[in-house]
Amino acid sequence: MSVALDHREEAFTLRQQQVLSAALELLVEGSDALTMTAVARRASCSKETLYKWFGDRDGLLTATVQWQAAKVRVPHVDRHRLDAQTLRSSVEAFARDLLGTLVGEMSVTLNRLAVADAGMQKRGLGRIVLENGRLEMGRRLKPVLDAGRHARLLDFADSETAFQVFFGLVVRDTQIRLLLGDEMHLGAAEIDRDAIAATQQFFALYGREEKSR
Amino acid sequence: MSVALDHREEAFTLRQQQVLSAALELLVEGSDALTMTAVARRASCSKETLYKWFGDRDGLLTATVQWQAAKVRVPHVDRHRLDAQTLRSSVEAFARDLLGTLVGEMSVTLNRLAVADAGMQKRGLGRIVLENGRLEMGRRLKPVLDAGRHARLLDFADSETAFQVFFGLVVRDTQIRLLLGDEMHLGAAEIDRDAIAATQQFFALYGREEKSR
DNA sequence: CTTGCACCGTACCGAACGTTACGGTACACC
DNA sequence: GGTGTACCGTAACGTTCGGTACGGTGCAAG
Repeated sequence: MSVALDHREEAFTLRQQQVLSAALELLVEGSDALTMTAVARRASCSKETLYKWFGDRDGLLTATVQWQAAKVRVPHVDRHRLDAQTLRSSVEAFARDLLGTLVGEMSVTLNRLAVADAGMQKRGLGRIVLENGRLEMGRRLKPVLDAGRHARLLDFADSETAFQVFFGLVVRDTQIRLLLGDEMHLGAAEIDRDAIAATQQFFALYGREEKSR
Repeated sequence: MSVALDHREEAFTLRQQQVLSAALELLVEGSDALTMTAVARRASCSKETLYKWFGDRDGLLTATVQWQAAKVRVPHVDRHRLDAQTLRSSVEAFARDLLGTLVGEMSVTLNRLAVADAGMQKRGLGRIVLENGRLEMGRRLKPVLDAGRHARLLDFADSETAFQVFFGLVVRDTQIRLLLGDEMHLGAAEIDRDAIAATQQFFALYGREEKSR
């Protein structure tokens, strides 16, 4: 039942990555635009090569999603110097990166594809995107939250629940609306504003010695 | 560019609704299981009839989604007797219904379908689901929030933003995880707990005279 | 009884697309 | 020069599926 999530290093040739990049382009243009013929033409390679490298269409799709999903820039936060100010700005930066990623064209495309795939018998892509997206985000921020709690700056019972609330405050209904095709044109300014507001609210709920900021 | 959203009354024969119900069954079993032949066989009708009634596959899909999406039970809340207690329980009930709907098999199926559709050139289904789901929810709760503000029980600048935060607190990452195929098995108990927690947090952020409850 | 209508069941058509096969080319290695 | 390898481009095959056509049935109206 466990999905293969290895392939840490660049297991792909430069040429192969060009193919994956072409596939990704097609995917962004419309998930139904990715036909083997179209990929071959776009990447200037033969279909025979495609099948030799990736097995079948599903293999190409999986490789593409895995390749792209793995390079999602999950923000790093260091737990040194954990005073109230650095904790807050760390969380705020995390919120900004999270929201900025989710509203990106690539995230929307990949999540659309994975959601659609989860609605079929095949499954697989959903797991990959979930693992490299939402779950990885949790794994990254939770240590920070725990450190914050240990430093008596935050107060919560379960870090998983705390992260879920944080996620909800940051993302709100933005992701689902984007996935459903709503045009929201979120600029850097709005993302910044929302990240700050979400952080503010998160600390209002879980902060220990709130001093209005 | 505006999508047809009329068809208020039951524009469908009983027999036609049986067909739509069959289509819905197929959809739940897997979005790729809905072929015209399968629908015809499941509903014990001829493909010719299908095309006469719904035009083409897209028409059948649209009719199915519209028919089902329109019957999403959006909770009603009355704005009479607006003391702190009734406001709170109204919001809480709304949260419970919202979460209960979103985790349902039908909501997941429809949203998966609409998200997948939004990733293609066609578009259309995303608009319908968005309009009957998230946006309708907002239209229903916002008057209550406004009434709460007018009664000086709530304090916020923009009811739209307030609803978005409420949505985020209630839904968190639940919907996207379900859409991506994560098995979460949320029971009535968990839904109840989360709805209460979300309401608690919403009032902590926007309530005017919070008294711990 | 006849006619017309709405519908069922099924066979059929054409297009799209995944997949395979084959001929041709560039290049490294001997 | 000869040979093998990796690749490109394209033709071809098989299946699936949307869409159409046609014969057959039950039934209500006249």
